[in-house]
This record gives sequence, structure tokens and C-alpha cells, in this order.
Amino acid sequence: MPTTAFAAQRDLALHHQVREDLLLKLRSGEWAPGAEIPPEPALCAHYGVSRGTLRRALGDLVNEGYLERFPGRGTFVRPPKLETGLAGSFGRFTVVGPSFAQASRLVFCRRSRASASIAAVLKVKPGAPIWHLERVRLADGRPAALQSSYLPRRLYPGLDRQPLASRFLLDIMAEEYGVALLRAVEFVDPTVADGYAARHLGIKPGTPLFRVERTTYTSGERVAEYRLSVLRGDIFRYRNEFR
Amino acid sequence: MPTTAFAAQRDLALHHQVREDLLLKLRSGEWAPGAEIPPEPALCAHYGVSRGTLRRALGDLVNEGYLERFPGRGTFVRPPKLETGLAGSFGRFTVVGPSFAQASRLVFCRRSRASASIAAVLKVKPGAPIWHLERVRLADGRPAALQSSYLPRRLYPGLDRQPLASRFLLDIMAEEYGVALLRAVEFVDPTVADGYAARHLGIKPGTPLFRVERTTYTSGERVAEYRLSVLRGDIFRYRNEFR
DNA sequence: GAGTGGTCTAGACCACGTT
DNA sequence: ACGTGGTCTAGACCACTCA
Repeated sequence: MPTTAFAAQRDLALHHQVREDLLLKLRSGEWAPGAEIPPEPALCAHYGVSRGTLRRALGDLVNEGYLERFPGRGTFVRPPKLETGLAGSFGRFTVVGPSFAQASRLVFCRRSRASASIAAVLKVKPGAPIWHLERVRLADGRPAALQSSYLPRRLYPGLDRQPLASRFLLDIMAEEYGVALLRAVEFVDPTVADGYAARHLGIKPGTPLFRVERTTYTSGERVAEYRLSVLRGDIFRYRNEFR
Repeated sequence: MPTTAFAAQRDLALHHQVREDLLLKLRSGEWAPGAEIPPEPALCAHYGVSRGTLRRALGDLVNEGYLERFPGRGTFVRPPKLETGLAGSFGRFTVVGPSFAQASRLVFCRRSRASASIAAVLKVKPGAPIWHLERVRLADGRPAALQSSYLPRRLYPGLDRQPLASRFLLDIMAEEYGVALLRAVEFVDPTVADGYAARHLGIKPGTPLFRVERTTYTSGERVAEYRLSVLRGDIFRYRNEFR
């Protein structure tokens, strides 16, 4: 390990400096993808740190996907899996576009009964009482999305008397009804506007849209809301980052 | 801390069991979003573990976004940011659908010169030599995507003599040319098939597609490839998870 | 059997925020 | 001054892999 010397700075966590130096060796190609890196004792000696500190640095790099470790074998530089087969690709995403305003246009809010398919996603019995509400969401003052929400009525008595057009629905669910929103899963498809969506969004039928199907969960993996949205594709994009 | 007893299992990492038990308290709502959880000494005593082990459990939960810690103040349950304004929403995503096969149909691979716009994304001078290649990607033996790739020719001499129709392009770039692929950024839009895409994908014009624009980076933030794809929307979905 | 990483402990010192 | 979390050390035992 007789590379360049390692001089620790004061006032900066040791494990962080070690992490940075290790990352440099990866980024620079000194340690190529797939290669094995020196074992812990060697690195401890090189950096002059205890095993705990070194392992904190290595552990961070493992969590971030840069390294891979195998008990009994060693530590290896993880080749980035940028593709090699699309499905299963994963990473972080961000939505790019304007923010939704709190205010929305309420199309309707009505009592209804769960059909077989809605019952399945809401995890209630078919025919169970539900709310079905439809809103046009605004961003920068213009229609940006059309959203259909289905909620188990049992959790939200008197929902139709809430200020649905002027507050975020999720805020009403959480603050007025005390429903803890813990997790949400979305599926995104491409689609095109039909006449109904086009009219509400002020666009031509056939315009490309995102179709977003979101299920929001509360405690005990119960469903707090099922929401079907279409988003204007000319306003929103998804940004995904791989490493 | 006289809640229910905590009995550690053998043959399962202690820090993992502690993590699971803590997570249970969050999921069940015993510790509400925003609330402060007991300090380390109390939790150490409760679980009968050393501080190192407890901190490993807490650290994992912090990394996963469940907890937030502030030196001198305490540890708090992080309120989930599910929406409250779409843009800026973030989370983890997965692509759902079949994997791309290594084999693809090569439409063309030709020498070209960078236009102003391509030069900008590839970070080369306008007019610089580039490769432009187009392929139909297969999944389960059927056309699933049409991809146009732009690469700085300087990095890939003789690319047109490589087995472009039978290997992953990224593998050729990495293994045959030693280009380290470190990071990639994608932007996803909805679109519809034009005649050209429809013909190559065996679908009708007007069918909804994902349009994916991907830039892959090598060391020094240089661009290794710029790729424009359209993916069949009836085969692929994006799955996003928020917490 | 020697070397690898995985786990766990006990104890120490520090910077920070609240009181 | 006190309690919080952040850092770091030294040493121990384990399961696993490979020669």
C-alpha cells in the first residue's frame, strides 16, 4: 500500500476523510470495477485508523452502491449496473415541473360503493362505502392534472364538507382525520388524452400524458387512498439517476 | 421504558433485531411522525445492547429515511413527505417489465458530425466526429424499444466493427474500450409512436410510448453516450415508491 | 489453517443545544 | 451544568472461503 501519503485534516470526521480518499481511488480508476481492494487490516494501517472507523467508511460506500463485500472472500469494486437488462433497473427519481397549488377545481365528490376492482385495491369488501372524488389540479394557475381519488368512507366521515378545493387532500386526510400516511407506491404509464381529460385539461385529445396510479398506505398496511391521475406530459418529466 | 419485553433471537444480528423492533414502533404508530424517541442510553438499557449496536440500528433507520437526528436535541420520527406539491417529489423507482436481450436488431451505425445540439449534450465541439447508431431492442424475442445512440467517435475507434447486434452496447464501451461508466441520468416523457417508430416496433402509429433520454457519464463528468429511446408503454411501467 | 468480513462490547472524548 | 448525538479506539469472538 505504498501509495501517496494520507494526511488527516482536523475538524472533519475521520471516517468521512477515509471515505473520500477511497472514493477517489474508485473514481480515478486506480481501483477498476470488479477489482478486489485491500483487506481491512491493510487499510487500517494505511490510514492509521481503528477498524471501527474504517468500517464506517467502507459501510457507507457499500450502502451507496460503490462497493460489494463477501464474508471470507473480500471487498470488491461494484461494476455499475446501468442497464444490462432494463427491468429491475433502479435508482432515484425526481419529478421535474411546477408544483401543484393547494387550490384545485373540484369536479365532484360523491358517495359510492366499491366495485370489485376498487375493493381489491382499497382492501375493503365489494360494495363497501367509499368516496369518489375528482379534481383538476393546478400548477402555475393552469390545469396540469386530472385526478380521481377513491377512499374508504369509513375513515373519512363528512369528507364532502371539507374544503376539498382549497387544501391538499393528503393534508385533510392526515390533519382532519388523523390518518398517518406512511408510504405510497406509484405506477407510471404513458397514455394519451381522451375527450374527457382533454376538456378538463384544456388540451387536444391525443396529447401524450402520464397516467399515474398511486396507492397510499397508512398503519397496518391499510389503504388510505387510491388515486388515478393523468399528468400533462408537456409540463412534467421524470428524472432518474443511476449509479 | 417499561413496554413489552424484548427477547433477542439467536442467529440473527442483534442490530437487525433492534432495527426491526424500532421500525415496528414507527409503523404501528406507537411513535407518531414528528415525535421524539427515547435517547440512546434509555434504548440501550431497554434492549440490553451496547451503544455501538444500538447506533447501528438507528443509523440504518436514518439512512432509510425513517428517523432524523439532531446533535444536542434528540432523535425524531421523520414525517413522510408524500406529496404536498409533486415537483421535487422524490423516491426510489424500478422499471417493471421484461429484460432486454443482449441481441438487438442493428438499423444502422454510421460516422457523423455533431450538430450544435448533439455537441452540447456530448460536451464536444460542434462538427466533432461522432458515431450515430440505431437499434431495435428485443425483450422476450419481440421488439420492445427503439434506441438512437450518439457517441464521441474519439473514444470508440472502429466501433462499427464490433458485434453491435449481439452484445450490450454498454458492455462493449466498458470492456472493449475501457470506458468506465460511472453514472447515468435519464429524463422520461410520454409520447406516441410516429410512423417510423411504429414500423420498427410493430405497433400502430399513435400508440403511447415512453420517451427516454439518457446521458451516461464516465470519469471527469465526460459524456460516454447520449441515447434517445422510445419504449413500448404496453410492456414497461415505472414503479415509484415514496416514504 | 490462515485470512476474510460480520458482529458486539466497553469506554472515552467531543460539539452541540437546552436549562 | 447537563443531556443529546457524533466520533473514535481497542479488543474480542464468530462464520465463511480458499488453499
